Amino acid sequence: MEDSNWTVGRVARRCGVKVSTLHFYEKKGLIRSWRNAGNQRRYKADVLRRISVIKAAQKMGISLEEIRRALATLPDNRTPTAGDWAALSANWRDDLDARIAYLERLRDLLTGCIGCGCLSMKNCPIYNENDKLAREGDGPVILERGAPR
Amino acid sequence: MEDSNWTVGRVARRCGVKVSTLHFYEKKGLIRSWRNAGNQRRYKADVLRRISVIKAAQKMGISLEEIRRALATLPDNRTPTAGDWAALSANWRDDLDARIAYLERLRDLLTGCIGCGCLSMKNCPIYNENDKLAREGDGPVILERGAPR
DNA sequence: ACTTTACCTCAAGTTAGGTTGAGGTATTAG
DNA sequence: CTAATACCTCAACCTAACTTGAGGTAAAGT
Repeated sequence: MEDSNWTVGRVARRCGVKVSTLHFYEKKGLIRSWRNAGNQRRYKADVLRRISVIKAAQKMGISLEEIRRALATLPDNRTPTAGDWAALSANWRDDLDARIAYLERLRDLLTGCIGCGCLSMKNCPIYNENDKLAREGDGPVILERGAPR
Repeated sequence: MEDSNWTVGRVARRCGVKVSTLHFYEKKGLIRSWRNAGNQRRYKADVLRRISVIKAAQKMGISLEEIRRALATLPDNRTPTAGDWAALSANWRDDLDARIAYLERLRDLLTGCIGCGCLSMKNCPIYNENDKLAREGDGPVILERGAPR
């Protein structure tokens, strides 16, 4: 099984995605391929990792466009090293930490507020715009500050 | 300011959403109104809490359809009590806990895997379908089990 | 050789969650 | 009383992330 022997169908089966998804990702600039003599796509083995990373990032709530930008920082000329991937994942880890923290805050508010009856009152942190999570900024914003994109 | 004096514009300003959003939510069965003599919408004050709850639930990653189903369990005949809302939020709290746990797992995998170089190998928990997070089920599934919907 | 399976492109369709705009009526402020 | 807002309906549009289908070519199995 040579490095260059990955057809679109094989990649799709291996990664659990549809062929159309791979076409789509390619059109969006998330993965790359070259063509064989008969105009069919062929992939390097590292496409598998790219796809795993795309999928993992999506589960974190990161958009394809952001993923594309992140993947674009990987080196063009050589196969990415462990260090390259580590740099990528470090960024996302911060993002994920923030997202988790946000959901935890929301969980505490949910426990404390929605059930307690304060939600319709001026001083409720979920309901009201002037709470500590949304101190600055104008207009009625509910829990916006620090929210995942 | 009577209980019945909430126009669509007032509700929109108060909740920080657009009038069109309120129309949309109504069409989707998330909120209700009645009409005055001139066919304009009028709301009971508890619509404010419903909208806050909708917004909070959305931040948790719950779809409008799920939110609709949850809100449908509230009593029809009377204004929901604190207890009614508490029951609702208890369900979502579990959901949120699961979601947070999932993201934490993902974070740990991210730290341990994407950067380490194992992602393309058979025994990597993110990459491979046979890991402890996806033990049962068929086909190549990456981190699906316990994933947020 | 021939038949099945895999691939190709490109356009159009899908779902969620809204937003925008046109054309017309109601309410409110001065 | 009149002008400025606010509201109404309905259809069309929007983004993200894909999927489906039509019409045609390539590669692989027997």
